[in-house]
Amino acid sequence: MMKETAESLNFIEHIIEEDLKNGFPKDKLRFRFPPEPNGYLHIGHAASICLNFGLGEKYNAPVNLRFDDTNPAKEEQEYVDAIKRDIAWLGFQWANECYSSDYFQQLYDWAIQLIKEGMAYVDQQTSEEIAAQKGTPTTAGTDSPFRNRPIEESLDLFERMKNGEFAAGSYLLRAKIDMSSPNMHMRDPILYRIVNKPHHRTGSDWCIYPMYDWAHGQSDYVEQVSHSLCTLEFKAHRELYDWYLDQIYDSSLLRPKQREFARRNLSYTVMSKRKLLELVQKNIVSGWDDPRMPTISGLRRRGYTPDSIRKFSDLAGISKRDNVTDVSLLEFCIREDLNKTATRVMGVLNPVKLVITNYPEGKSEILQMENNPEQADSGTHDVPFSRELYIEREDFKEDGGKKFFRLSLGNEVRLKSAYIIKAESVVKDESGVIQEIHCTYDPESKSGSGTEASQRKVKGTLHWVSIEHAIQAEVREYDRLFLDEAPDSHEDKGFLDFINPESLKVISNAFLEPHLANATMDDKYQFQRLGYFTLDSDSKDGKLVFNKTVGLKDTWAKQNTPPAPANQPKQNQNSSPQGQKKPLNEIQQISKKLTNFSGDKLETALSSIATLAEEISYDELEPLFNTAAKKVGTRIGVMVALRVLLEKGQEKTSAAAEFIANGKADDNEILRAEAEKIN
RNA sequence: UGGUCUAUGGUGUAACUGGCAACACGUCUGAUUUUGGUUCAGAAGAGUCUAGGUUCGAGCCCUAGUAGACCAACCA
Repeated sequence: MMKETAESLNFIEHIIEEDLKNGFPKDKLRFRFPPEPNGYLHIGHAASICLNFGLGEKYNAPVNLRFDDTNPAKEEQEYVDAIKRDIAWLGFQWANECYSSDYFQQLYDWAIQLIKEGMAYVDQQTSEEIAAQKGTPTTAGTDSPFRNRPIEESLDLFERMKNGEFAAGSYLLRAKIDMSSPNMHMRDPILYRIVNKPHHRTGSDWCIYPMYDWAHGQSDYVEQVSHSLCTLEFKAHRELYDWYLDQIYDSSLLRPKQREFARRNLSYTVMSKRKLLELVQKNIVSGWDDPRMPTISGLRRRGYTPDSIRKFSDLAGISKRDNVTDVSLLEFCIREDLNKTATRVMGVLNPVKLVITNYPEGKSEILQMENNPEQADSGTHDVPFSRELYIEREDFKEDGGKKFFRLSLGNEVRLKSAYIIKAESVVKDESGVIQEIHCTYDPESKSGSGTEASQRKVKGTLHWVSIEHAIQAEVREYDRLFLDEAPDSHEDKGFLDFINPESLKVISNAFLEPHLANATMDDKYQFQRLGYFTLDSDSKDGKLVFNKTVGLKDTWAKQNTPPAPANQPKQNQNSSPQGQKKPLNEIQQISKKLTNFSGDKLETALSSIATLAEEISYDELEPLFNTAAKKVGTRIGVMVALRVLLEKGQEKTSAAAEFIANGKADDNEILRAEAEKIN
């Protein structure tokens, strides 16, 4: 009953709700997703796809897929196909498949109209000359000498441009707007350029091609898109978008509105087609669909599901600020999905031989294993069991200690879905490496038998495979492609400097239970206790290759790894997207939290304030003496900084003396202590 | 030296017309568990960038700063 009360809206939805409230007819709502077919879609595009198509679903409005194909030099049919495949795979249906190139004739006609109205002219300068006249963001531009060319002349030249009479780069059509506009895009932007390249759809019909700005808004208008949503870097284009619409707008038709949202970034990867292309071209990855790539096709190959990506987009949300979403959110989404759906199987990646000495030689039996404990009706599959098995090398220690819930000498564990065993002895080679573990099993303890022995509590449960029955396969494990959280955010280093050399680990000889011989590309598996896996497209008959999608959450591994600096709360690191702070700001930032700290944390914070104080001046600090009484933390920080300055020889002003005296009389113990330290 | 935009726990987002700063991830406990998974119960973590102002009351409104992003392709 209590369903979706007070569901919070993102700012785009607020805008739409507002428009609806102001009388915009709901049935006129229409959206579009407008990729340029010059690369593969990535998880950032997924945000836009889910936004636009999600809005379509929410308001029952059509959503067009429109390829923004105005530059034949970069665009290819391969990309069109890949983009359609990815969107369909995500589970979205477009109302119409459109292309900006569908509107080339209409765009051309409108351009002629602009020339006739004196709003556009043909220029014939070099790109250098035009760039020089354009000015800079802080200085106005200057008019082209051809700006006031007679209309008839522009009309004639433009037609001859279209007819292919001129070389590429020799002539341009420009809008006549304002060369001194503070908005660079309004300084007589280019509408058309000559490009002598065949277009993937129009072939050689045209040798002039419209620029993005001239094509995009008009395409929205032709399609009667109500809300044209794009990323923030197009904000400055909006004025031009509106200016173009002003020139051609017929008030009986719907007028599209552009709105901008922030692109979504993911930690430990890059999210620009140019950079992803570079990874592909430099063979750092195997292709656009390399499972380490943040592309939709890479994620699909890795084993991500459409649901998980849609869920991620949903959870991450839409806003207008810079962001770096933690990849752990994406991993949460895929684990949540796969936990409910993946078939449980067993595979051993780093094997050591286990011999059950009291199990009859030559005997084997078929055991039943649950396909998915999260789904009561998911059934079981057969798993062969025998005297000689493989288990993971990490699952055995001669003397494991109290917190080791696995196999060790003299201790019992359960073999998943099989029997309880006890390790008796080990066989080592001359260098001390364990070759075999010998154990005994309790024949009464068979899983599911219901016997008392089978219900015995033991220290842990291990996965295993029967050596005789196991199939061999290659398994590929992936780690983050970059070692830095935001590899492309550094001024002094390029993103390629942060490549993780160990992002791919190939296990060429993993042993898997025979059930996996029938795996298909659509199957999703959980290799128990290891993670989620899916078949890779490199698999051939007789040689299966599995990709590790993501590991299970591993609290055991966490206990054994010293706390990584990246996981610690960051007090004063400058890795945030907002960048580096000034020393004084940083002191304020740290100080705020001072009253929440104690012990080592407090000491660390105080000493980093002292260090930062070396870099500030008394003049900067003095205004903070007036800090409100309740902001104790800030006053402590200021006190520490003041002490540092005084120790460096700063004269004690009357304002400082008063601040110190007040500190000594304060209720707060820490503040009093810091004040007392000053002589 | 211009214009535009942004600033809320470690991260990502909410907070409707100004009214107890909420949710998710992550982190930490505990319970359950034939996956050190899942599930369940709980905890810590925010002076809402700074300084002023308006107001009975400000994350929200006003002023002034600070920091970051975007803008000068015949790319999109």
